[in-house]
Amino acid sequence: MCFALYAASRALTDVYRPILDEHGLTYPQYLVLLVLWERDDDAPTVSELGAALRLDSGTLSPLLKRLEAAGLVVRTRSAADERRVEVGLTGQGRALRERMGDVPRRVATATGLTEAELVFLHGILTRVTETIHRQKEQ
Amino acid sequence: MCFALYAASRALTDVYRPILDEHGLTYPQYLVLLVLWERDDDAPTVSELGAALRLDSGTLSPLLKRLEAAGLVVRTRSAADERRVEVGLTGQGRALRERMGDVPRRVATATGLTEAELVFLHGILTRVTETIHRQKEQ
DNA sequence: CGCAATCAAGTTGTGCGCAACTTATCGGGC
DNA sequence: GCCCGATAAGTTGCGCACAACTTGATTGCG
Repeated sequence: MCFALYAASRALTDVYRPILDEHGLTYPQYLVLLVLWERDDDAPTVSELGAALRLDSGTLSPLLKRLEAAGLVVRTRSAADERRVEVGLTGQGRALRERMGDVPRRVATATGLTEAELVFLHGILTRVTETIHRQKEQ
Repeated sequence: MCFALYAASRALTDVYRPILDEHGLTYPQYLVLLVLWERDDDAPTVSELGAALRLDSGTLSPLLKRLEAAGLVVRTRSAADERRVEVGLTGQGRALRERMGDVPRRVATATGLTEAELVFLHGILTRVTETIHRQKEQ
């Protein structure tokens, strides 16, 4: 089962790769943008992004630097708390949202699963993830 | 669904990490050993290992070097075809098999899923992986 | 036979993912 | 007001993954 999960995860990023490559993005970078698009004009901090994606600053800091260099994102020190860095979208970052609107459907098609199977799989995987993380916090 | 798969895969390696760490292994290294244990006194080539795990030589070459440095594996140029390198187990590598016999059960428990759910999940994930790879070859 | 195309493994470079550590800021107790 | 523990982000180091390339061996076609 465990190898199946590992293999499926890598196979899926194989599907994403050529699609995201059209926009010069990697899969983790795309995930960050998905979070930002959802919370537009909210500008989460690096920690909040990390909580949403379960990634730490060691992964996010360089990734966000690359997104900033690509002109999709801006990082600004919070005025209220100088420790925090807020991550906001640029106009270019917002514009990308529409151009990538069809990505989820293209990927879903490539999996060859039915809508019902996708929903079921989502449920069971989310449950596994949460079970594991709940155990870790104890 | 896609983030769920990505997150679940990483959560599962979080479960493996402390367990494998007791033996000084990483998860991909453990997967290589699983293949070798299954095919004992067969000594697959690097390519055959790659086909089994869907990893290329760029990933496997340095990984196998580390397993060799740990004394678990030996790499030998094939006499019949000097291009090939056969990967065999050392005595120490074989001995590790027994000591790690309980690993799968410990991990399965940590997922919090029932036996039936694990079987079902395995089936659906394997199908996704194969669907994706079949499409790529066309 | 000779040589061009193919193939196996390894190398290089980039980007995660995570542990361990560093730096700078913040907040609470005295 | 000051210090001490906690917190946020960043840095360093290591091990995958994967693309692109290199090196050396092999195969097959003329």
